[in-house]
Amino acid sequence: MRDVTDDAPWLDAEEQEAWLALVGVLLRLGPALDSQVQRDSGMTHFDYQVLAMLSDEPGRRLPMSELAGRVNASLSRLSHVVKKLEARGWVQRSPSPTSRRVTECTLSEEGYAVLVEAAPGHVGTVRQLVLDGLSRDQVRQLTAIAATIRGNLETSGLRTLDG
Amino acid sequence: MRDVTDDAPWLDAEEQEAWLALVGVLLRLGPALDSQVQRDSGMTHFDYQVLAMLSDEPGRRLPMSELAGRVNASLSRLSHVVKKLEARGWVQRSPSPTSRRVTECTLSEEGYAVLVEAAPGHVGTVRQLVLDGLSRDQVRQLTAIAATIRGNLETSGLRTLDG
DNA sequence: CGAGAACGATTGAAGGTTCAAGCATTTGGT
DNA sequence: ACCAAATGCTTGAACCTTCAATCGTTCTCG
Repeated sequence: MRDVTDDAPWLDAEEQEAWLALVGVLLRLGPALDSQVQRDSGMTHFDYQVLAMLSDEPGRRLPMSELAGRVNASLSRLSHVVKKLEARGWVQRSPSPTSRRVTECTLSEEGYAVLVEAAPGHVGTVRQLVLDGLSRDQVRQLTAIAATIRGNLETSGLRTLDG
Repeated sequence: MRDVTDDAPWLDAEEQEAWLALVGVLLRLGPALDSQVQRDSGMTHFDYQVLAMLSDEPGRRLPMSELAGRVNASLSRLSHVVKKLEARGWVQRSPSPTSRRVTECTLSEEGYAVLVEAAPGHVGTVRQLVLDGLSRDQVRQLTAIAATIRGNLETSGLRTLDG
């Protein structure tokens, strides 16, 4: 697919290289993270994210929508996952006092304990897989680049994360 | 989870920011890409990658293992997907002449045609979601950063992509 | 006030991915 | 030559995600 005559603006060599490299990371990092958290703590990397986000919140609770935004997930995905986490007793759902259509999700003591147990291993993995070998400058570059892409995603109008 | 007393090396503010930003991209870019290719061409982004990799090969064929490596997938994942693509007539499996345990995967004419049709839209999306707004320097920085992470992944010993 | 639109959330089905097990073939050591 | 280990690939079950439909609640505005 390099030599196809086309009116669309094709990728030049450097762009292609960057894109392939990013896709590689995209496709490999997710599974690698999942694998570690799964093995050591019996949960998905996404499960971990949910617990971690809640733990950072005063009151350790958030409305589903708000939480979905913070963990970069569709409401549907979050709903399924929270149902599972609730079944394990790590999280609890309750109607919001302020609006009857809002459901709040609260991190339970058990959930917090599980998170505290999982955290060191996870952070270690993040360090080993992502941060190691990157200079301070590169860490900052990564932040800037990721922020730009995030911006692109939000501007795109491309339906992302549910309806 | 910021203030947990712990012996593990915690992430400082800049590292945390970079990591969260990367996770955000990880979790949002995949679905966004899938969404576009799915809508416009009825296939997964991963399906697209498989077809694209084959198309770049002389003879448009590769052994399953080789192909799995290039598209950053487990053999198992690839096997399932290739079965599906074969059912659609986009790809064909055949025993390798050189070794009886090797299966080669060949891009069919139909598959090539589908790919050619899908390519401009996909490239446009990649541009819009990833490359737009990044300077030349940033594109190169991204390549370097992604390469380092790839290296980390391979060094990690963390079981990734099947057994 | 009273539609109708928008919002927050949930659900079931369809489809994708991982995991563990398994089979056949090839390699390596003795 | 032989047996064990490693390789290449496939499969089915379990699990996760998406998609589309749905339900009740809140907003909007005529």
